[in-house]
Amino acid sequence: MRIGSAASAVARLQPILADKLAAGGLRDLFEKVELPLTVVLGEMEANGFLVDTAVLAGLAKELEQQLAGILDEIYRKAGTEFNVNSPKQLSEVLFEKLKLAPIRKTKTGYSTDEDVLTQLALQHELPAEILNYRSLSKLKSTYVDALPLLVHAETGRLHTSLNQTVTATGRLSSSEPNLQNIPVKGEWGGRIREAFVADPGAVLLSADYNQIEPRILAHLSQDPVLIGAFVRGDDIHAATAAEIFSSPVAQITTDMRRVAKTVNFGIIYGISPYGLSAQLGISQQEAKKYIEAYFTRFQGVKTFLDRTIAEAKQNGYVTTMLGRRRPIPELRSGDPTQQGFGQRMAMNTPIQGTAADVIKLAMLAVSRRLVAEGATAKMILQVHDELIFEMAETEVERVRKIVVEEMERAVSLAVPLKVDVGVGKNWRQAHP
DNA sequence: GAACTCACG
DNA sequence: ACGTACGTGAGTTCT
Repeated sequence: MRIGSAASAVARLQPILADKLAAGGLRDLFEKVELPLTVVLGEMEANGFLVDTAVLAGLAKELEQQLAGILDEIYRKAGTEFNVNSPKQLSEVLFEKLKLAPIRKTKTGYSTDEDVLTQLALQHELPAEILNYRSLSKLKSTYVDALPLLVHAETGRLHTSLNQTVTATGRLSSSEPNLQNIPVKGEWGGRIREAFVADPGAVLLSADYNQIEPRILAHLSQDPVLIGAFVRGDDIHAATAAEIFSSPVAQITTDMRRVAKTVNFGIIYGISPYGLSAQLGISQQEAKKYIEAYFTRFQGVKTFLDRTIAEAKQNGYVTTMLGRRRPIPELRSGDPTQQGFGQRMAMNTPIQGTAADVIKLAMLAVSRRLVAEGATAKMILQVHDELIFEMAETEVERVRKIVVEEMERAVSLAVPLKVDVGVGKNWRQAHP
């Protein structure tokens, strides 16, 4: 791509108007967003993410020791030695040797996943040790041991592939290595993120959209109650709890907020009494009551989701704000299970896909502003609702302003878009 | 290569 | 009676 002429400099400063794009449909989506974004993605891949392999090497030693100790304890509690990484062998120990009651079946046997082991932990000491072993083993094999092997010999950095033609919703995916699933939870997650660093003299800046999917739901549905909550700047889960439980926000407990947060996630995933009941560990009858209470208060959301499913059935596809389409043939299936799949896809895709549209527009806008203003900051990663940049410490404040401004005004919705920013020498510190 | 599990948003 | 929360990528085991 040739750059630098006066004409192209002006062209790069033309904002992309989302409403115009939406009217233009698929061709504009491709020509105005996806094609130019390939250039930005190529730059990000080339920029790469610096990883301090000495930090990872230290973690590997610590984890090795921890795992050895846990393994001893597992063998003691099981009364036998076996391959803990083998669900088949673990299943024999739990359900045959120890006679614990199976919770759920898989295609080939009894499930031993996290949910199952958490329930079994109420009856025996072994499952909790297995869970502990599994979580640390996952971090060691997938991240601490694997990532250093992918550091590029010449740049000394990790260069992921940012794929734009993989997902069904319009999100990016990241592979070889996947840098969109780097651990964040818990002590060890934080310590792994400390290995993702800025160059000496530089810092990382992370900017993420606050509650982008519920905000997009508010916009797409035009629900006045949901819009009101975001316009006032309310805590959305507490506000949802207040509606569901018909109670003042001041009287919302931690537990009520937790339920409301799960309901909000459920709505975005394509709600069903079964799914919500499994997630909250309650009966389907109780889950159904929460869903009914939600839709009584947020009638605009109910109408929107019903209309989205009906249109999807009629058209054979759903669309995002910028006109991206996802075919949903499952909706015309005779199989009720397949129809259920189709309904949840129909509810989720416009929300998840519009969020993907928004951050893509933001990436183009930020990229253009950084060039236009002569900033040397580099965009190095996108994690669905988060953008990560690396820059000289001297230009942090200027870049922070540009990034927040361009992300928040990437599109104009019925509710404000809010961006949180963090800065630091490593990804843990920079995470807002 | 399928199955299972689990890391992220 | 039964069952799946949405979207991904990768490591390990086993066929």
